Amino acid sequence: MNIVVTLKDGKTFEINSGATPLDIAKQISEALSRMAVCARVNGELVDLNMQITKNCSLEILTLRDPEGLEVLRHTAAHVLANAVKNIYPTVKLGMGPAIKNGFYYDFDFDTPISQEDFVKIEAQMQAIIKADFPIVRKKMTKKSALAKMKGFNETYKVELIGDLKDSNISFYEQGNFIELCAGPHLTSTGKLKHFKLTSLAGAYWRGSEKNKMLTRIYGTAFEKKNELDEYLMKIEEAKKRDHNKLGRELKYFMTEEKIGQGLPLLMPKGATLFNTLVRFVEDEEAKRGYQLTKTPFMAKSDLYKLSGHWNLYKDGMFVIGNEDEDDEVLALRPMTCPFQYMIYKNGLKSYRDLPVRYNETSTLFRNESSGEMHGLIRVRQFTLSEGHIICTPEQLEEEFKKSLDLTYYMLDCLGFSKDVWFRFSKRDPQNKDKYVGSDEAWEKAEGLMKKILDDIGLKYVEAIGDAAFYGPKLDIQMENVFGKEDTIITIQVDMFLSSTFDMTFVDQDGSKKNPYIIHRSSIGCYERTMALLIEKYAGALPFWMAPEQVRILSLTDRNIEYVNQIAERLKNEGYRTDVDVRGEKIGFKIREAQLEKIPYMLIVGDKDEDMKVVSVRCRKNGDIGQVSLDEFLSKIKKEARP
RNA sequence: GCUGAUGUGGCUUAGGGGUAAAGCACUUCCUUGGUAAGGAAGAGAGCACGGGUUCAAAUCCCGUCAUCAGCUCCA
Repeated sequence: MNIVVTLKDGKTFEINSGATPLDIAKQISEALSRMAVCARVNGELVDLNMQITKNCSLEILTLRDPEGLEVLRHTAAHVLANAVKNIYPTVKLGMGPAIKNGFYYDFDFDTPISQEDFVKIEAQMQAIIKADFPIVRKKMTKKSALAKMKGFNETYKVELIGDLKDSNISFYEQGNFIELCAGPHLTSTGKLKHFKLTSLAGAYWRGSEKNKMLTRIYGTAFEKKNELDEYLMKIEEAKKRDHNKLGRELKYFMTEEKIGQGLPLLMPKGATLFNTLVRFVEDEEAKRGYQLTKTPFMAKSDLYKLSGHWNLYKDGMFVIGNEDEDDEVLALRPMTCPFQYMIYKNGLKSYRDLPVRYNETSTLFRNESSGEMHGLIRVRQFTLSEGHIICTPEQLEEEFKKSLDLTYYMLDCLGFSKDVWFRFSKRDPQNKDKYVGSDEAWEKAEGLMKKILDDIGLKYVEAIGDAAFYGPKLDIQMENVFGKEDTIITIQVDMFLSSTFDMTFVDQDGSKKNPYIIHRSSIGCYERTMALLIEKYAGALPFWMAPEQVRILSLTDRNIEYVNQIAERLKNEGYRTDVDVRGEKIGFKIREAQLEKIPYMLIVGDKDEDMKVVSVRCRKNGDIGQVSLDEFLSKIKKEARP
């Protein structure tokens, strides 16, 4: 009894040197020892059977802890690799970590496998689980580790070990399978119980497209069977909200082979939603001191050469004309920045004129790679609520905060406030070719932005290498129904382009200075935002943005005139209204309106006409009774604008 | 761009070497019915496109295009 272990709650245990976290868990309670999956010793995750040799803090982690679940999934990845190796002995192993919602493992197969092979792989995994092999951590010198992996012809592992700085390398062994791994892991394969292989995909070795593409098998694992079932069910449910399916079914948009990839057509409902959002955004921005611009969809290549886009993104632009043949070369615009800069440069600016806030509902064109296009989320022609604020250095902080405030307001109106998170995107100092400007200037810009973010107490994650070439960004991120993350809104600080474009203002002392520029979006790209709205609301958009807000259904042909009168009144009041006076049964017409997710149905028959009322049906709560048209109007007025 | 999968009337799908089947939608007729599908009749595709194999291709092979998932990229 010479070692003191301190638990999270402050309790201490005295143990002999060499005791393991599992021993301690057993002392605490039998139940805990059964549930335990790994431990945290002095802040570091370790196996349950690691021997403790000095005083430390200790936390026993179970599958209820996020780290515990990760260990389970990481072990599942090893079991997967083990199973695949058993079935396909010549396969080469890549890497296999736990990820959000599951795990994956990358393999280099001699011959491609398909999802149909999952059945036998899962069966093999079950066999490994049933065998309940102990999982044992082993240490090796770098030299013997390399020799061992070379012996197995595991070329990817050899590469990984070669890059490791540590000379003492850890492996995990289970039965006939050994794997390079830092751990920790479950103590035996039998502890893994409920798992499922979910999908198959290609993935570049070490995430670089210059490398070979390996085969990635995705799977997931849970503590309990019902958790696994619930998760799989949730995925299926989420897919039903997929804007790419629902948006087409509900006739918001379509695509057409002859028109091309990444070029969706907004149908009347989609165009109506689009326009509703544009009007809302432009009105709100006008209130906040923005001036609207309308600039050309294309410009000579000279403009993009100056901005730096030509050099970095020429391949991603739609270019018209050929430089080699002395044509005038034009390109469709991939962004609005330099166009608005030219407007700024029209006329000498005083410090008294700043800040200048330009906004534009701006159609942009980017020649995305063929594999990137996705529904309305990633397209080749899109419309951005794009704006640039040109200000003095002193004004930057306040203008940044105002921009952020506007995006908060937009997120709130869309109902996205709780679905987003913030990403502070910085430069990758290892990859300076991708950026303009000096180190000092970057440090200044990033420092300034960090100060602003920290001042307002914004929670964010940092992303190295995700900055724009001209400055750091605050990206507002959101997931689609498949859990894929995308930037929905961005605010960027730019200290470089104003000098590139020779934009100046005359300061109080009479000298000419370069202003700072904030690049920002308020609601993001309209197409993408619409996609996320459709997914968020499963097509049942809030009243104010619903393309068709009210539909009036006639009960008999005798009521058609009354129906049209009501429709006329609603339209005059500014509501998007349609009528259904077909000779169908009312149940049938209601069903259709309900499936189209129209917020309100007004059902009108002889009784309503006699009493000069309408029977209101709400898509959510069903029949809500008879009211006068005035009453109905005052009710919907409250929902008419966010 | 890369890996894998998919492509059958407007939609959802069945079929699958011997010139296509169903439901919904659509059209017409009957029904004027009170809160999620009334009834009957009818029309509509040559199976994404191009090429090849074959006596014969929607079915097998190759290419292209498009769609989906993932990777990479995203000013």
